[in-house]
Parts: sequence; structure tokens; C-alpha cells
Amino acid sequence: MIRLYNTLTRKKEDFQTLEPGLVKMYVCGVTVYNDAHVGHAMSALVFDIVRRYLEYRGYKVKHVMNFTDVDDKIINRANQLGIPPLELSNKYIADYRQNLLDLNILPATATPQVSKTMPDIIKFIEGLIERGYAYPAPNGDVYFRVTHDEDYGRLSARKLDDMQAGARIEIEEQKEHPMDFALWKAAKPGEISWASPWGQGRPGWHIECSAMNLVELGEQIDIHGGGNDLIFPHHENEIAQTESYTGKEFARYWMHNGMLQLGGEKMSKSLGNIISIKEFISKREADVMRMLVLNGSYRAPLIFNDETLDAAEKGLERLKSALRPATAQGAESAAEAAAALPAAIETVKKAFTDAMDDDFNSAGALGQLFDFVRAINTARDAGATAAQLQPAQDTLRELTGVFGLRLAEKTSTGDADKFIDLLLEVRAEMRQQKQWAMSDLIRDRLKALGVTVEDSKNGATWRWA
RNA sequence: GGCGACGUCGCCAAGUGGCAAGGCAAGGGUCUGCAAAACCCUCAUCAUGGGUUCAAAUCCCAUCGUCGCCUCCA
Repeated sequence: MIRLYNTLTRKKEDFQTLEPGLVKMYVCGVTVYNDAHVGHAMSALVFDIVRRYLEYRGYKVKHVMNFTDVDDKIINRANQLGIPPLELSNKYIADYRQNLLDLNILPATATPQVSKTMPDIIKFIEGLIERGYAYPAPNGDVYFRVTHDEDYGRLSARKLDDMQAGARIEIEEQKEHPMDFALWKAAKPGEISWASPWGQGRPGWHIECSAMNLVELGEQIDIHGGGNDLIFPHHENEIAQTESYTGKEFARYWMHNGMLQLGGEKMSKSLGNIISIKEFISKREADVMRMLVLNGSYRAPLIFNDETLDAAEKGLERLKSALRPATAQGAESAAEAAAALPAAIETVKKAFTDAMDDDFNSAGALGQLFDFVRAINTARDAGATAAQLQPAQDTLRELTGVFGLRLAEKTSTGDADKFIDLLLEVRAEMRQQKQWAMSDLIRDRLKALGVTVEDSKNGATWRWA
């Protein structure tokens, strides 16, 4: 039984889907007006791991991720650049898709956009007005009437009265209540807009997700995810809109990832302390970012700095070490050396699943994998054969695959391999003749070229690093 | 100011009532001409102060501290 922490109840709950074997999962995507950063990557990775694990456990997952491609900031940025807003957002949508591919994140099964969901959004707003949950203002805006929603504030655990209405938001004369939020914004002159019963305008931020959910997944979904900075007001408002519209419970489980921390602060576009995904990928292997996420708890803040990244990179190397080939040539002790592996395989599979079942405890599961790595390496050192190592290495591949790790060894780009082999053959001859200085020089020079040479009693091995 | 989450070894971090996983770093060792890798060994009583309990890192209260939200934000 999978258990997961539900923000709505602030407890871990047994996971049961609305339909057997099917998970409907909606995860808030990004507003596309500039390069996505590693904080976005964290969120995307968290839910990619959730999805991969659910699939590993036999569920079919409908995974919807939206693009907010109509928004104030997109409009402002497009104006600065002198290009149409949708041209700008389309560029960044393409960029973001590439970022996700680079990070080995499985493509969502649907990726709706605001600009392509307009009729459904308008219909949704009309429905809310009909039911008395929304009202058009004289200026052409339409607002949600929070006082009509008895349990408004349920998700973020706050009450309307506690929110010091008006303290940090400007009192809007058009609104009945200061906490009422816009479903539809009347167009300013020259702004991109769509026709509606309330005049030219565009949707407010929250309504898009309610509408896209309805279109893509229906009235009720299993998991709704996103960063914990979206709990209020975004997700709170989504619940208010959808439940007021359908009269049914919206999402059964609300999952929120913690914020990525850079220099003790949340990384965010508005703070400007940003490292883009593109920049990260140019400097580190994508698996390193995933490893950093896996080593932490998805709900807790993730500390992102050179030290934690270096550790993640080393940990990755350690996982890879278990995948290296057998070194012995069928030694007699091989059977004994490999004897412990079948049991280790059973142990790690169970422990891995137990940990992940408990609210996707990837750090706990990862610890189990490291224990397994030691078992494999010990067997190899003791002389296990390739055939004996194979099942264990396959298991490790399978489980790290559930995590979405690629564990790719770097490979040669050209015909270098055979020349390196030749060089090492010659070097082996030199070592026979104890020409240590020259042997070491070759090893050092190859290292500088990205080739790691390791000598052992069975001869030298090498790999790209 | 209000609300929420959290505070475990030098760093990251699992563990939510019964002798404190794992990774990185560090020290010692095996192997080795050296180096590297791998393997073995060493390395914490859980922010502080009270309380509940046979038993608490784990539950309760207080204090201190950190982060997030309350405005756009993954």
C-alpha cells in the first residue's frame, strides 16, 4: 500500500485511486516568459519520480502539465522585446520541453495551454456566475466571490478573517470583498485579448488550471501537485473554483514539493538568484540534479550548492561502480563470492519498495541501493563472474531506472578507443619492464584527456570520465 | 503581525514510541611499484528547557533558530 502526505489533511494517507489502476495527476507547470531555472527542475523531477514509481507499481498514469502562456509578465516582456506575446511564450515552451528532455523527464501525457483553452475557461466562468460564485464588475473584470465558499482557506489552513485582507493587496473598488480574485481581466488598450460575454479580456491566473483539469481529466482527479509556494493563493483558488463549479471534491491528494534553496533563500525569478536549467546542463550531468533531488525529501527545502552537488556527483559514481564488469576470469571461488547476491536482490527490491511506498521516501530507498552496490562490488572483488553478477546488475539498473537515473558511462566520440587500447598495451609492456616513470606519465596524460586508467593485478582498465 | 513547515555526525540526509540507515568529507587498513578504484575498520544520543511513558530523536508544552506563504512564483 502506497501512502502519501496530503497537504489538505497534513497527514500521510493510504493511496487509493478513483478508478482502479489509473492515476489522474495534474501538476502545475510554468509561466513561460524566460528560461526555466533549477527550482523548476526540482519540481518537475519530483513529480517525474512520483510518476515513474506509480508506473513501476503497476498504475497507468495520466499526467497533465500545463503551460501558462497568457499572463501579465509575458505581455510585459513581449512588449519590451516588441514581439507578440504568444510568439514569446511559444519560444519558451519549446525551450522548456527541451529542458525536460535533457533532464530525462518523461513527457506529460497532455500539456494544455491557456491560449488554446479559452472557450472552456469562458464556459467555466459563466457556470460560476450562474451558481452565484462569481460576479462581473462594472469595469469588465469578473471576480470569484470568496464569501460564498464556506470552506475557503481549507488547503492553506487559514481563515478569511486571519488574512488581514487588504494589508498587502491593494483594495480594489471593483471587488465586493478584498480577497475576491479575478477570473477574467478586462483588456487594457492594445493588449492581447479574447472575446467574452464580459467584453474583450483574458483569464485570471487560477481559472486556467481549473478549466484544463476539467477538460483533460474530468471533475475529479487523484493527485494535484506543484511547488508549495502555490498552496496559497493558486491551489486554494483552484479548489474554490472547481468545487463550486462541480459540487464535488476536486483532488483527493494534494502534493507539494519544497523550495530549492540557493544561498539560504528560495530560488525564484523575482528574487533574481537564478541558475537556469540550460546553464546547469552545460556544467553538470543531468543525473546529478536528479541525484540531489533523490537524496532529499521532496517536501523539504533542497539545498543547492557546489558542496551538495559534488556529493551527489560522487554518489552517482558510486552507483555506477557496481555496474562495472566482472574482473575475474572464472575463479574457483566465484560460486562462493556470488552466493549472497540472490538474497541481496530480494532484500533490495523489498526495501526499495517499502521506502518508496512511504510517501516516496527516495532518500531511504537510495540508501538501500547503496547497500546493494556494496554487495555487488564485494562479490566482484571476490571473483564473481559476469554471469553471476548479471542478475544483480540488472536489478540495480531496474531500480535506478525507476528513479529515472541514466547512469550513462561517457563514451568515445570517435575511433579513439582502439588507439587507447593500443597505448595501454604498450604501457603494459613498459610496466613489465618496470618503466614506471613513462607508465605514470601516460596515465597522467590520459587523465588530462578525460580517460581514467586504473591498474589492477589483472591488468589495466580504462574509461571516459 | 498572522498561518504553515522544520531544526538528527564537518556537509547532505533516512528514521515519527523500543538499542541512531545511507551518501559526501575525514582518519586507519587490505590490494598495489605508485596512483586510482573497490573492499574492511573508525567517526552522532538527535536545537535548548520542562513534561507524559517501563521506554522518546520520535508524543505534549515552552524557548531559541531556520525556511515558506500571506503580492507574481515550481
